[in-house]
Amino acid sequence: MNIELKHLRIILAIHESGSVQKATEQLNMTQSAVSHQLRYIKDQLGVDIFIPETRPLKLSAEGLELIDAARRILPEVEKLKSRFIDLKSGQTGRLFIAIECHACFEWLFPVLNLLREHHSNVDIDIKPGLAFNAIEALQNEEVDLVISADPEKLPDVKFHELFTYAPTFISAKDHPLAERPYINASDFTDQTVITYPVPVERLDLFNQLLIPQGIEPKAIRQIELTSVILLLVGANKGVSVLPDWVLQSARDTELLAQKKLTKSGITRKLYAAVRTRDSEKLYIETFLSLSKDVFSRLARPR
Amino acid sequence: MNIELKHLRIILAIHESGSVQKATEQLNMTQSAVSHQLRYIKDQLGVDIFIPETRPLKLSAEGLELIDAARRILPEVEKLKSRFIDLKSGQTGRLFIAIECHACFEWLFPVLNLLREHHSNVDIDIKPGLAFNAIEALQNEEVDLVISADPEKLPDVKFHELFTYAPTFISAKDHPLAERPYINASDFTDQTVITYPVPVERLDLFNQLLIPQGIEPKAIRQIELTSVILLLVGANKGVSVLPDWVLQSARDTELLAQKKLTKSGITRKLYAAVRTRDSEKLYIETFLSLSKDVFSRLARPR
DNA sequence: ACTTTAGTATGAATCTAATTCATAATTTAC
DNA sequence: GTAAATTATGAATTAGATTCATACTAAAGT
Repeated sequence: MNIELKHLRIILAIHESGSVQKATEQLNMTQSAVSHQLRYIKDQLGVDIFIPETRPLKLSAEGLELIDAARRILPEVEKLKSRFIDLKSGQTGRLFIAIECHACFEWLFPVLNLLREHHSNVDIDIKPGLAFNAIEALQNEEVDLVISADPEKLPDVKFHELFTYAPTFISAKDHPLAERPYINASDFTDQTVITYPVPVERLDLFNQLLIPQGIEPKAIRQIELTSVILLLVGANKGVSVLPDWVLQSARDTELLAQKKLTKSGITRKLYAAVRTRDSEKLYIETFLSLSKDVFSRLARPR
Repeated sequence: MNIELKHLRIILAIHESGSVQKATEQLNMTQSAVSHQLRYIKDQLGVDIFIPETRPLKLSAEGLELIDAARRILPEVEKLKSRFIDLKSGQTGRLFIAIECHACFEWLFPVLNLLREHHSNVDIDIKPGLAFNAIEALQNEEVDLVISADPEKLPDVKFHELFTYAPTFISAKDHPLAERPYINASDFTDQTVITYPVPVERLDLFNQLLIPQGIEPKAIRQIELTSVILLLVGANKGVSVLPDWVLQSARDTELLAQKKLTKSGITRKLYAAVRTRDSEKLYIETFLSLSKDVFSRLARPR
């Protein structure tokens, strides 16, 4: 037994319009085509859908059951269709975000809150725990956007530049290194470094400076919260390296000395990586512009 | 945008089996046919259902939406199918009954109660108010069975004989007519006749005897309940004519005299009229045999 | 890195199903 | 009973789906 949606649509159109004749317009079919289809439906179901020998056709008891079913099923399908129309236009969709940059929570939360206001139909979420192979997760559609500082040349992934920042050294004001004009890699050999609790190779300080020069600090202490890191550094429990915009937006930085890394300073860029074919989606574009807005407000020294 | 159930089935099969390859068996299609269909679906929806360049194919975020929809819609369709399989086999269906014979409630209720036990999936109901054009209502599928004493030769309606009965005269034992061996039409000219509240042409007494002979009784009094008719006749408030089986099954008939109508007696037959193409349905056949059972038990003098 | 294997895509040919056109058959209304 | 309206049917046509053969490509193995 084969029933297709087209059959339900035909039966429903006939019932609601009152006759095959009238239904033909609504269905964009000739009377003959409808008639042939009715015969097919009848054969498939094995029962008379219409009372024979009545004109215009009238539904039989069994036919009314079909109408019931059609009225349950067809709206579901229409819902599905309009869902896909929305999906295609970027009115709606899914935005699962992976972040490789721990400090980024600072500006990401405000961005997402604003984004939710603009696109209430988009399913927005941050997916933790897969920061390591984030780009792969992006390709697998496990996530839809990755915040990353390491752009790659990939055919199916596009890296949108968000903004530039400088990883900046901080210590207590009375710390010996606070006197220096800038900090070198070798200065860390006898320091305790306070970092976010992520693998060191994902930290700017290490992948940009210490690892290339083969230098290890005396100790590493991992702390989750930015404000706690600032507190501990202020209390001379160690030194740290944080993006400049974190320091500019944070309170309680009076006790801290800020120094650039290396004589020329290190600068990095943050990117939002999305799948190429998602690039034009409305909510992706909104995300990008909101991110730049929020960041520029955040980075403005108070 | 055209989506058909077959497309949902294909996507679901691929997702649940894990690859196009495996889905082909389940779908009874070649790999090539599935691939062509996937291309069609993608074109219709306008978005990638699968993550490109993965093998085996993996659903994209959009594809997962399709799965959700398929899991909502397809079971509904399966339900519809099995409903029609049941309808065809007579496992389930609708049995709306019109009765032209008022006294028939006496045996119809027990029959319907038994029928409900045998066929709990059949929608059983008595449709009042259309007893007049009952056969027409049967042809229009407003009802599915008519209890009638007037069979007609129709191509689409079949009259199944249920049983024979004799419309029988009753009066109080001390009524003058109680002495007679039988009752003639002319005997009614000076009598008050107690009947059910239906048009007289639908009563055996009138359509079989009085109307053909052009005789009218002195008065007609209409009473709904059989037991009340018996009571009033016993109290000499009038005479009546009821089917013999009503009298045989009723209590409190000691005060009544029963007489046949005319010297040779009048006998009539009750029929169950159903649409010819419903004749073989299981629950129709059950109805017929239950009716005969119940009637023979009811008509057995106690 | 190269080869093999498994999975998917594609084009042309074939087959199936749907549609049309013309016309017949019925029913309903007058 | 006749005319008008509606549905059914058959043959021809058209569109759509499927197959076969083969090319392509990602993933797995060496």
